[in-house]
Amino acid sequence: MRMLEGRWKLVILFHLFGGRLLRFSDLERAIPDISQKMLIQQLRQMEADGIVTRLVHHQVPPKVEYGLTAWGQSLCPALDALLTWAEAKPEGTHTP
Amino acid sequence: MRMLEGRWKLVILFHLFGGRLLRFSDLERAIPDISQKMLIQQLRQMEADGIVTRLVHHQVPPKVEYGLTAWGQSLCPALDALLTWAEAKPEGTHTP
DNA sequence: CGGCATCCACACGGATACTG
DNA sequence: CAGTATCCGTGTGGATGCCG
Repeated sequence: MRMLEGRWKLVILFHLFGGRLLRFSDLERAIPDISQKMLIQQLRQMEADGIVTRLVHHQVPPKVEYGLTAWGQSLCPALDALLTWAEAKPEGTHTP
Repeated sequence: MRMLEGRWKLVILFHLFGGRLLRFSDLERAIPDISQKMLIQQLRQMEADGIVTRLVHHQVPPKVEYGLTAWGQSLCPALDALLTWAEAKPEGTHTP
């Protein structure tokens, strides 16, 4: 089944809100159903969009941390508005 | 090139905000790059989600009008929050 | 006018293997 | 660990044609 690509960006965002810095492997573990190909692709796109920062620590073993830019963090209120809307749904039929 | 399916729902929403009722052909003309298969599919999904209403006028020639439910209209503030966020983008590189 | 049915190309994304 | 490279099956969505 199709995974609707775009949804992952939201999942990643929610994991990164609050200024958390997560390593690549942290995100892999936090989002078990994502392939690492998909994960890196989404991260790269969000980085190109100026939403995500990529911090490379030059070590052995390698360590890369992902976080949100100020611009990315500022999405939080807007997404909360959507959450609020979603929770207000009248006759609660979730749509599977 | 892929059209990323989900984006159309937003486009349709924006055309329907303000309580406007639009005919199928109105929407087709308002969104030139959408195929009618895609258009009807998105409308049906939004109808199933309780966001869109479908008003059939039994006439010759046929006439069907689409509008938003109260629930759909209530999305407006949340999307405005997103718009506001998008307009506040720092160094204005639009991402084509 | 407002659809539904059919066909099919090809872009998407999963799995796997390899590298710095 | 944090990716890149390659292969390949699948489902999406555009195009076309027909109907009520």
